[in-house]
Amino acid sequence: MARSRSEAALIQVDTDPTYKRVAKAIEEAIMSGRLKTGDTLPTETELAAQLGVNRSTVREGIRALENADLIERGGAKRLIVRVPQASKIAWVNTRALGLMNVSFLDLWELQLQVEPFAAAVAAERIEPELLEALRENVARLAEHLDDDEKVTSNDIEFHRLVAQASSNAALSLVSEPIRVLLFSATIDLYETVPQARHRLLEAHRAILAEIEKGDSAEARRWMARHIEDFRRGYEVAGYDLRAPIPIDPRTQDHFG
Amino acid sequence: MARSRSEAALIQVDTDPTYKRVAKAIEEAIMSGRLKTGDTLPTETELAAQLGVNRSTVREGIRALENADLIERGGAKRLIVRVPQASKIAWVNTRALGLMNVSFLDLWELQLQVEPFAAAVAAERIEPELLEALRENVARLAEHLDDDEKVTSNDIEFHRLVAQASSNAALSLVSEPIRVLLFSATIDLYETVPQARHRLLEAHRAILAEIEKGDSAEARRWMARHIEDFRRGYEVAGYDLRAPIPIDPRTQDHFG
DNA sequence: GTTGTTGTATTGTCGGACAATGTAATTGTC
DNA sequence: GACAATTACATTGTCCGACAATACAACAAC
Repeated sequence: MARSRSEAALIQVDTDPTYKRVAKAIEEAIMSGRLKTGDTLPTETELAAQLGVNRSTVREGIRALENADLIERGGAKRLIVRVPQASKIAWVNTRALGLMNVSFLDLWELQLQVEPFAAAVAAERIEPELLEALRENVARLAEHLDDDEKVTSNDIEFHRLVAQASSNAALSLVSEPIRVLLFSATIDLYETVPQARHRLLEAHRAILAEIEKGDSAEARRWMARHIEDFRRGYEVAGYDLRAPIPIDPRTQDHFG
Repeated sequence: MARSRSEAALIQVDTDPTYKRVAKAIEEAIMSGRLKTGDTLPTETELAAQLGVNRSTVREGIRALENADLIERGGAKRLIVRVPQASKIAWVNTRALGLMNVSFLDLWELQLQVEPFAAAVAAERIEPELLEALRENVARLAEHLDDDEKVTSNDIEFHRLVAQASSNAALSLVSEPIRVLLFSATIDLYETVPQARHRLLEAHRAILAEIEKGDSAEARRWMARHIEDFRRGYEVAGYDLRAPIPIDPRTQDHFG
């Protein structure tokens, strides 16, 4: 080990292909703050000239950053630097988790840590607009309680709003993929366990009430109960808790 | 709203540029399972022919997926499908969180939920190899207690190993960016608060001991204490808890 | 069984081209 | 002078063709 390192350590050759180095160069400029959010990058031709490479190569480099949502084609067509959209990043995570074959149990036990915490913090910090959005969400859920698809997307939105209400961007980012994967694995749960709809509505109502009151401890408790109940529903429906969560094609619809 | 939708709904034209559609096509094939992990994709020329586009366009599409770590240039040069490496995905998150200007407090309070849980589960599920790795890690920390850089990277590794020991890929993925951002924001903490090193070592030893014993509750308690202590150190060092975490250029070194 | 050699396939990079489209400048009109 | 229509220009998205570098495979030599 020590031997092989000292041999290889003659020089640390940068063997990356050019397009990757282009991407890194731009990324570095953004991360270091030389390029700030909203700044426009030079045109592809200029970039090519500056970096001394061909335009095609620049383009390939750009694609990578575009995918990470670090840059965007603005209203014009110039490239502008942007702060990554949470939903876009969350999708990267969702996809990765899906391919990693995580089980329901893995996600669920993690959710049991995160969501009650989100509810507790939300009860302390929620802003009026988000509270209003939560109220609307619960009202809508009550209306469409027989439309499975809508129940699921409503459910996701409820929890997303709670996370947002915590005013903690990291919490939002981290909880989103878990949520989406878990919930979209249960789209057809309501056919098997119809009464689950009502328990869902009840729980959301209770959580909302506690958040409105600003009772952090009770909000947390209700949310924990809600998540635990969710697992019971999953079991009752006859799913295998330890099987890898299947990645439903519709999953991506829950973003953006 | 209703009006504009019905007008636009004549046809749902896919307005995405071709390279994006190429990326989506491949991604879809992977997600749907038509392409499995380890499968090799056709060559660029073949792909271009199959999809009816130019090779340059295919390349641009590939770059996006490459960045998301869904595909890789294999030992040869053929493209092979792979399950995304946690570290690669974690870096995407770290970068995003860094640009979102999350504060120490945001990250810390989240960590306080996740890490103790990880320790608790680790105490129940840890495998011999990981236990051994943990022991080594603590031993190394004791050796290099005066090398700030090493202390930090050792610290990160310790917590990473605990997360891995939980055998929950989702937990690893979620905790990694938080960890890296937090800890790398404290590289020069040890100069200001030298005694922190010893408390760190003490804590790691205690956590390791409880994990070895398989005492889940105690492991959790010690970890929680450790994280809380971490915050105190940060405060004592005079950092602003609510300021956005600065993205240290060296941060990326803590991956891979 | 290692070490070269040769041949082939594929990628990485390049240069140039052009249509589509958005931006800016110019003109025309009141 | 302000505002609308038109024109000219710049930039992107896509395509084509070309070539050196390199990884792989098969085979030869030691």
